[in-house]
Amino acid sequence: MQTKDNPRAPYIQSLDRGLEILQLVGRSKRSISIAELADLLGIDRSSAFRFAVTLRRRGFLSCQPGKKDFLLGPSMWALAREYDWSKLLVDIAHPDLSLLATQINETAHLAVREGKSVLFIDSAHASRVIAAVGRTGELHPLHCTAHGKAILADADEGELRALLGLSPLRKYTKNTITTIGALAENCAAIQEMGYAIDDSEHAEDLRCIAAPIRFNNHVIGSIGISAPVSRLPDSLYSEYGEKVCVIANKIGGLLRNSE
Amino acid sequence: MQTKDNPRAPYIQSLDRGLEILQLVGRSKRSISIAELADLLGIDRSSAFRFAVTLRRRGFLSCQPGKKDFLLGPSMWALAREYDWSKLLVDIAHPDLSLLATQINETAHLAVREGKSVLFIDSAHASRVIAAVGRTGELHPLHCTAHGKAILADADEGELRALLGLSPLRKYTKNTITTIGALAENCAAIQEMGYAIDDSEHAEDLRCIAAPIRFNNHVIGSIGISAPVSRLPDSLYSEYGEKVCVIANKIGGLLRNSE
DNA sequence: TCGAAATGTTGCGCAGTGCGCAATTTTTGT
DNA sequence: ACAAAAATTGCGCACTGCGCAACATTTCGA
Repeated sequence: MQTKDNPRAPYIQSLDRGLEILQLVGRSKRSISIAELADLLGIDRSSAFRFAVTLRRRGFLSCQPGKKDFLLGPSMWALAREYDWSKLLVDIAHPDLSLLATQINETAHLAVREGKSVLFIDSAHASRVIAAVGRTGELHPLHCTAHGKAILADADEGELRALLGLSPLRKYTKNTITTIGALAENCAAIQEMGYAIDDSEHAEDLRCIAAPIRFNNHVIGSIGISAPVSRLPDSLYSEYGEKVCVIANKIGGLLRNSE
Repeated sequence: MQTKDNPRAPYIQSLDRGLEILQLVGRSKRSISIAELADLLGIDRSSAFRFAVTLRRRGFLSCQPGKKDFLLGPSMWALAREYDWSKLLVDIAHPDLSLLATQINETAHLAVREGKSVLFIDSAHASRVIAAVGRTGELHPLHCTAHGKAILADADEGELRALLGLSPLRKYTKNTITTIGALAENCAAIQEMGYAIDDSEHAEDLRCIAAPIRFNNHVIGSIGISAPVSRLPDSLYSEYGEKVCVIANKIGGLLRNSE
């Protein structure tokens, strides 16, 4: 009943394989055939077939009309939509959010993407209660906030255009990035550094530093801090950026274990 | 390997049970314990335990810190987020969307909820090309469009308040519903009739009729038609409403089979 | 248009796996 | 602190899921 390596882990092989299929199909943008599944899992075609049938019966996989290969199905969608995901992330991340706020002695925020915006789902305030911006529940633009750019970090220019391209990027301040090209460059830099900076790009006299929270190599949210320019000079970028990254990675790790 | 009833359906029992668990956990708002799972599935505690462990290993279930009971996990979230759901629905629904447009000879739209808005993801135009409102990709308010209200149909007053309550309902026209209470009543009526009506509640001289698309008893989107008041008098409400409902239910059925 | 190769689907039988039972450990409630 | 409930582990049998091989269907190239 268990794998070779750990005789003490009582897990169910066929369920595990089914879940692996879901993840494989979910990650590849294109649809996957039975034969490919069999190859990827190293199992027989007939087995792959039976797995696929089972997953489709429950609506976790579906086929495009007329085709035989598989995409994620509506059950996945229905479950994920109904669920209060923010709650999960908030539950797991809140202690570290507070930690970050006290470490740096500024306001810290937790955010996720919602459509074409950033949604702030939690915050923690340091004793210094000028209690700034970005209250929980607010929506802000993606292209000119540290959280937004952190969430976009892994997107290439094409994906950015698909997501934001319909309307031109609105200019909020003189620092706002207004072209997709420039935003793509910025994202590349964020990937390199690990954190995103908003230097008064959304509101005057407000700087933020945020880092993407990753799970299974996908960005699922961001965490960061905000402060007026006077308290967040350039010279502190790398120190604070490091701290934010560490916390973001820690939260990613907690999601993995999530126990 | 198969259930009692159909010896010809080659499905995998333990995967199926695992998926059933995901759906059970996903639908109940609160977290579920091992004991409850065992009860709900009619299996032994030890089995339920092994299922839960397997699901958690892959991140499809998670526990709140310190607790032992289960919520949907981050894998579910990550998969669903990455995926291009609109595409699935558009693929499946487009033929019927066109059908609806030609049947009624007006513009038809397909929409899903995105956060606190309605997102139009597809449309079909009749020959009569005054090609109205609601282009694909646009966001509109939930509380004053037929699509929005159809999507909210199953929500009770508490849920509406949780979703919309932070800011007051904006008044677009003299017909706009502006209180949560009135909206809840309207939703109840929609549930009863099966379709929602927007009588110039969002834009003057524009009426829409839309019906919720359901999957597993959850509203996942809406389909409907739009036309100027002159071409959509009260007397046609029930006839068109019926037609829209029929198509919406048909799409729901296609999602079930989705082949 | 046809035939060959690839893919999808079904039947079958064995071995490995998942199941329930029962014992042990941990948690909860009073 | 004790009892009751829940979680976790061990164990062995039966049944399930697996690969194999046959069959059906689709794809593709000439």
